[in-house]
Amino acid sequence: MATIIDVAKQAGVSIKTVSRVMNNQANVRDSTRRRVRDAMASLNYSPSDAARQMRLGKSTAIGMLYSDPGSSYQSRLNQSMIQACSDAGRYLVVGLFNEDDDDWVGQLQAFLARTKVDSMVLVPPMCDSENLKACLNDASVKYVLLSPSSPTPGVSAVTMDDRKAAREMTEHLLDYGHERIAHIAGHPDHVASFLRRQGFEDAFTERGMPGPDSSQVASGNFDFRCALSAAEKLLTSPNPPTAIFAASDDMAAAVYMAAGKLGLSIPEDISITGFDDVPIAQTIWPALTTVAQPLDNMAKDAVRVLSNSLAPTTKDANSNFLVAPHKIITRESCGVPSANRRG
Amino acid sequence: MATIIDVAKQAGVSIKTVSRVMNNQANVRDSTRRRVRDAMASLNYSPSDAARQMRLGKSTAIGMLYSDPGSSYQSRLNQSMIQACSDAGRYLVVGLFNEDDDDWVGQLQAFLARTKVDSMVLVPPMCDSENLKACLNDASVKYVLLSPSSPTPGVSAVTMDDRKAAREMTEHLLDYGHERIAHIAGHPDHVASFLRRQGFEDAFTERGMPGPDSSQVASGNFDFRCALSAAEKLLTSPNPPTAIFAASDDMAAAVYMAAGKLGLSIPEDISITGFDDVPIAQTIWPALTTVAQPLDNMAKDAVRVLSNSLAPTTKDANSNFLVAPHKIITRESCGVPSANRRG
DNA sequence: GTCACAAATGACAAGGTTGTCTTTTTTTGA
DNA sequence: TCAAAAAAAGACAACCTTGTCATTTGTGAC
Repeated sequence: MATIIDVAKQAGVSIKTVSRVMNNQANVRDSTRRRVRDAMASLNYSPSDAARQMRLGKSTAIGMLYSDPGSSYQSRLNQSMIQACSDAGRYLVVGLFNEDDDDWVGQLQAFLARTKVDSMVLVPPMCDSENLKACLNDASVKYVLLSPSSPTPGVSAVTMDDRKAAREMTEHLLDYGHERIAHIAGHPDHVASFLRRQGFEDAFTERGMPGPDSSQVASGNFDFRCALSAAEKLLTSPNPPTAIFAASDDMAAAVYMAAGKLGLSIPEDISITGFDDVPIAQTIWPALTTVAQPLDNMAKDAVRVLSNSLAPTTKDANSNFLVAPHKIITRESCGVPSANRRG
Repeated sequence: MATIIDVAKQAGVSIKTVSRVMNNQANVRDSTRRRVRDAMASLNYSPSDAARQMRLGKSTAIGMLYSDPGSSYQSRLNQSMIQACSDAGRYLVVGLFNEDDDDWVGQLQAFLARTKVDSMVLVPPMCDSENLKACLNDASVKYVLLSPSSPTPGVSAVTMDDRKAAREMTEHLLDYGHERIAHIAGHPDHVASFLRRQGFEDAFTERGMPGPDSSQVASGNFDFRCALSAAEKLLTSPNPPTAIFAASDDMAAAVYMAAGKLGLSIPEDISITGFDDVPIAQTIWPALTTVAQPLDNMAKDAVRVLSNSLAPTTKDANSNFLVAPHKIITRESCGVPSANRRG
């Protein structure tokens, strides 16, 4: 393994100059800079994480705290983050976060002290805690927010356009000819629930159709059981919907169960769509049409921001939102509304 | 943060002696050892990972490579490992492993070089590769095998008793009065598939019953689609089973779908059990009776072994298998065989 | 051509740990 | 009791990087 000394020798400069080049510091002649860069490349040099960590008291790892580690969403995100870190030559240290423990700041501090990570990605619901953000500022740990409820001035955030995605998903159903479409919304505390519901309504407004009345929107709390009973109520109502758009795949799976219980077949009797594209979407049958969250891209952007390869735009508070493009995944859970149920 | 120098001062010894005590080296008087230990405790000292890493060229992190990161099993294992590491004051570095890339050793070496982990847990299928194990030996990286196919002399392994668990799961079905029980086996390359099938047959043998004929055992490859068609074939056969034991929860979910398609209700018409206890077991309805793999305990044992708190028993090659106790999780997917289907 | 000043570069220490080698202390055997 | 050997403890360097401060080189004005 080449060290900074080898590079210095090869370039004919002092180690300090090499260090300056590495860290993009000022006061280095362009010609010198080039010479050092060449030497680094030819020796295939990469700086020692340990030495840096010792000098600076920080590691170059990226930290991430989970709060709901069982969820498929977290699992997918985790995978995307590992991949993104790996691609960027960094690595990920994950920790468990206990939402029920009141001492959020204490938990974060313990994690920082133990891992010495120099940067973090903050996922929901931690990304909305002012205390946590203040704590990171104090510790001068760089951070990115992932899908936060609202922008924080001067802090970069990566996210997707929940509202637009929900609108597109609804339009997909509308395109099939569905008119009575119900929505099972997520947990009221999550901004995503609100945005997805808005997108759902946008689709009707845009086409000049009367919006769905409130009886067609049920709360599912992002919870299977809750969504199950909501779906049963919806499907057994006097004028049942011909399509149901659930705000998460897990809740969509619950709609499948409800439909199964009532002897309705998918997509002949009822069309169903979800949101997230977690593994269950492909496990259930027929496979679920859903919105794929661009977690790979979001993770890549997050790592880029933390590695300074992507400068946060600083024009205004909103502009350092990086919005990754989503995708509608069309599978087999949607069809035209059946005549016998529309009458 | 206290350093080794502070401890040395407080104990009235040289830093080297403190180092000796920390690393359990010889040539330290018991009285001195005690004095140093007290000083460490009173100063709440913990050694700097970075300094160690610099001196030794290794970090104290535990590494783990995923190959099938989407799977619920890996996700649960990951969670258990994070928790176990956290409890032991260590941390986990996870990486992606590409099974399809032929250069397994190269991938491992790259991971070791980048992360400098001093120990690893090897999960299936990597834990069965002699090349990988040789590579770790060469690099003198400590490692534990998690659920390997066969023991490796001198190497600790943590595992569960697949065969016994499968027997118990089958007995559970037998206890309900089922006589025609089918089994959907896993991928033939996995030893777990073989052991679970053996356990399935053990249950019959032990009760002096005729073993199930081969038409009652189908191969599901641990794959949803594959299990789906196997289940359909089984359930539409002339003398269909009254219960199906699938070798994984995902495959059990496929059985649910097959039953739904055929208008069979669970557990009235057909009893179903799974294996693994991954999230889907509780998501599907009715909730699945299954075997809970003791991943928390296995992870804890693995970390203990790697931290030397648990010496591998070295009496013989088989005895350094740590077998963690499993549990049968009884939910709502089993019932007595229905009369109308038995005649 | 000289001086003042700025820009570029370098020498050196520090950070916390462990290996090597040396010194001190204790034990053993006569 | 003393020498010799063994055990215990210590001094110091090395690991690789970056911050501080000193030195050299270059620039522009007189």
